[in-house]
Amino acid sequence: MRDQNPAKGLQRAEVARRTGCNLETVRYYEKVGLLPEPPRTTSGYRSYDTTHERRLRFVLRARELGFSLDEIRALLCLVDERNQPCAEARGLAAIHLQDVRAKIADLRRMEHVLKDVVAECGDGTRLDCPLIESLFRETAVE
Amino acid sequence: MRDQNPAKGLQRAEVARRTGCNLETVRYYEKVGLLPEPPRTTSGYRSYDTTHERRLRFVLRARELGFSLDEIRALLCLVDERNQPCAEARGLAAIHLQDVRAKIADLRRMEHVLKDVVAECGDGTRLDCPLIESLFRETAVE
DNA sequence: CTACGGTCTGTAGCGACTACAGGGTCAAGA
DNA sequence: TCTTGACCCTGTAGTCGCTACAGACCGTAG
Repeated sequence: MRDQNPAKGLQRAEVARRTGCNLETVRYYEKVGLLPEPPRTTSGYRSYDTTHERRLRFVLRARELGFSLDEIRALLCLVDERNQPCAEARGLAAIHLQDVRAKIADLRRMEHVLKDVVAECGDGTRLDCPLIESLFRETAVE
Repeated sequence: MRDQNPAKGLQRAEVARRTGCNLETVRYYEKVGLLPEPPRTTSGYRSYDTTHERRLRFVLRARELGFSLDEIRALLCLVDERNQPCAEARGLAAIHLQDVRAKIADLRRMEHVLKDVVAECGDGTRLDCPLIESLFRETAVE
C-alpha cells in the first residue's frame, strides 16, 4: 500500500477511489481548467488536499445532474466570486432544466414509437416487419 | 438553377433539400458505409436515384428514433438479407427501447432534483444558494 | 469571358471522456 | 542490493455523429 497519510496529501488513485472518478478524468478536468493544478511532490507527483476533493465532488455532482463542463465552469466561477451568486446560479439551472425537459420529451416520443412497433412485430414471425416498413415509410421532420 | 431532371439523377443538394439532411451528412454516411456510393457523372459528380433517397430516409428516420449508426447498419443488413428479419429487427428495437427508457429515467432524476433546487432558490436573492450548496453537499453515486 | 455558385477531396474540430505508449518513481520482498 | 510490480508522469489518438473548413474543379448565366 502506498502513502495514505492525509497530512502529506492524497495521490491520484486515492482521490479517484474516494470520489469514484476515473483517474484520467481528474487529469482531464485539470487540463480543461475545471480543477486547479495541485501542488507536486519533488518527484512530480500530484498531491491533493480536501479542497481539491471538494471541488472535484462539486464537478461530479453537477455532471450527474447533466450540466455541461462549460456550465460547470460558470457555476464554479460564481462560487469563486462569492457575490450573491444565487440569481445567476438559479438562471443556469433553470436553462438546464429546460434542456433536460426537452430531451425527455424527445426520448418519450422515441419510446412511444418504439413501443408500438415492437408490439406490432409480435413474436417476430411475420414476413413483413412493421419496424422496417415504418422506417421506410415515415419521415417525421422535413 | 441546376439540372433537376429526375431522369438524369439528383445531385447532392437536391437530395439534401428533399430529405432535410445536411450535404456533409450524406457524404459522411457514404464514407462510413451506411449508404452506397452513388454512380458518378463523367466529371465526378454524384448522381442519386430514388433508391438512394429511400435508403437515406430510412437512416434519417432511424436516427430520429435514436438508433446509433451501428444499429442502423444492422437494420439495413437485415433489410438487404431479406430472410424474415422481423425477429432480429424486433430484438434490436427492444434493446434500443430499453436504452431509451433508461435515459428517460436518468433525465427524470435530473429533472426532479433541478426542479427542487430552482424552487428553493426562489427569486435568487438569498445569500446562500441552495443549488451551489447542494452541489457541494451530495454525491449520489460512489 | 468572367463571375458565381455548386461540387469534389481531405482534414480538423466539437464534447467529454477513455485508452494507450513509453517512460519515471517508489516501496516491499528475496 | 536488486528486482518486481504497482503506481505515477506526459502526450497523443481514439470514440460518436456529425460539421466546417481549405483548396481545387466544374458548369452555367449574364
